Amino acid sequence: MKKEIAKLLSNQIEVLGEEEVERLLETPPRTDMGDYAFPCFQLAKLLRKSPQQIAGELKEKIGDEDFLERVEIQGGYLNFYVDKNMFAAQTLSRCMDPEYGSDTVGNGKTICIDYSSPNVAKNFHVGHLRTTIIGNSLYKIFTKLGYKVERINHLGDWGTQFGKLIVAYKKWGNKELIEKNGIQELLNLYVKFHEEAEKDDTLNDQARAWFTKMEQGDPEALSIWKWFKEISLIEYKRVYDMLGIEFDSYAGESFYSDKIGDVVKTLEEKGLLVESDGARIVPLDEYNMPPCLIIKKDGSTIYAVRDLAAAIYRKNTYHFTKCIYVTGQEQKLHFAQVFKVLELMGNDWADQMVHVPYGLVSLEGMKLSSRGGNIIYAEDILNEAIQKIQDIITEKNPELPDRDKVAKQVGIGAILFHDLYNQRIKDVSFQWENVLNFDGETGPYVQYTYARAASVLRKAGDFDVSRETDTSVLTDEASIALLKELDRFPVVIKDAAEKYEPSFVARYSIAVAHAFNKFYHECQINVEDEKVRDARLKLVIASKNILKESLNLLGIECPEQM
RNA sequence: GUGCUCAUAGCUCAGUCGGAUAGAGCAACGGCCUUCUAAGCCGUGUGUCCGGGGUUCGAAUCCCUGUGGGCACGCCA
Repeated sequence: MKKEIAKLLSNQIEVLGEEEVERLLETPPRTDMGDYAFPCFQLAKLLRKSPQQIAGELKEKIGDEDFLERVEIQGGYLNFYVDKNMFAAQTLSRCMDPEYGSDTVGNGKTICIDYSSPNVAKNFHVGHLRTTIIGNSLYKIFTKLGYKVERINHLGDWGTQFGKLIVAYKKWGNKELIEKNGIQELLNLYVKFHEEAEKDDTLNDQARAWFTKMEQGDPEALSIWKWFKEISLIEYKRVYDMLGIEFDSYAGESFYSDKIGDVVKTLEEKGLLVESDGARIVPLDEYNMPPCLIIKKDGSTIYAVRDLAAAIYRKNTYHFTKCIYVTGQEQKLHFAQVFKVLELMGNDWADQMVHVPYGLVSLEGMKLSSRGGNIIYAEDILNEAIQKIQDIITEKNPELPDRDKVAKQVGIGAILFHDLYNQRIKDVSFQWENVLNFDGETGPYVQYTYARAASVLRKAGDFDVSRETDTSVLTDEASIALLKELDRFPVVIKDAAEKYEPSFVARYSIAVAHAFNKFYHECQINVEDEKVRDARLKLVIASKNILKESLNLLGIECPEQM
């Protein structure tokens, strides 16, 4: 309807095109001011007339339209009141389509998303949760828009850290303990290494030497490395299973170790590599950035060159139109450097690389640190949330069938939602009482609303969706407000994709849930009058569809009862 | 020091490529379950939108500048 109004207006305004008019059209702050508003201030300047005068003239020229109830002039605005009946019918029928919100913009295009990507041999903590959850949601959002998405878990399974672990294992390690305690024991070794290295710096040299051996294919080094990696993956997969998250590729850093030679060769051929303090770098001062380190002075590689190799490999393998990296904002400079080097290497697709950063997770003001023990593990929060939901079920709905499954869906949903609710870039200070508060604008609130809708439909019994609906009974304020929310869905998805912001979808799901709850409270649904009942039931179905779809885009499941 | 980023109610945050009286949730207090799930709905109060300039008919929003927090700045990833 916005489009139609824009068309109507632009036919009468010579100086503005239809698209420009549509962009100017806004939603008034209050419903009594109409459904759409056109501000005439800019035109006033162009046409040298007062805004009120322009609004008046436009109103005259437009005349009557059957999709418009009326048009009013308020201040310098021309306010449009759409025909509610027609709007309700239109919106309702769109929401019945399971493809509502989908798009074809992504058809035939591939997007790579690099997310989660934990560092092997370190526990999966709240920090990793963010990249994992945001990346997963972006995957769902872009898939909805028609893109083929490659989900890539770029495991941090290569680098000097393994040299450190090997040194530590050989000096103080215990095979049985590692097999018994998994990552926790590897972490102990890692911590021990750093304690000892404080006193004895030669340990760091030994670590680098072991990593160099790994890069040269030393069998002993590689077999320990492989073992550590397997132990780590067991824990990661357990977390991914809980979250319902999958990947198309686990090609981590080690996967590119044999593809680095070509990168270095190209850099040499292009004359980009410069020797500096024994290391080899690509200077970037021309672009106002510190140099990008490629090869360390001991000849071993560093993560930047592995990222270069990975990007090139992905381009050749997946032919992406976009390659997204979801990582903490502290890596901003790193990716800016890598993307710049890709460009300098002559890759005309370098502008398809996108870094999607998120804010730092801290713990009560302290930086997270596996070494310092200042850490909360992902599994612990998830289990804690599930337990809390179990308690709430016991209190509010002890008869609930499938309670274990529901507790899991709701507990995990709460954590996911909490992580996706605010803009990515905001730093988060992890606080148990906030994370475990399920009142108000939370995942459980949206899920509860969904379950309510499901319950209404169960009570209503058989209902024929295809039956003709008299939408004139949906013109009360609560129903219209709900329909307006449902109407926004496709725009919300596009905005979220454009800005790489799952929070837009999370906020939207709250808005729909709130509008639904108000409607539910004010309008009895299962009533005697069949006309009213039919129309309201349809609105319930539409709302339920959109709630489910919204949460699905966040990676959250919807129980039918809770 | 340089660069990036953030600053809105007591707390956590929204605020649509500048638009009408700046909004939610939490916390506090009060009202609503013999009618479809009260994990809900409704009501009450709070603001130098960090300070200072500028652009504009109009600025929380854009530009400049100052302050405060976070992060990054070569041999970790």
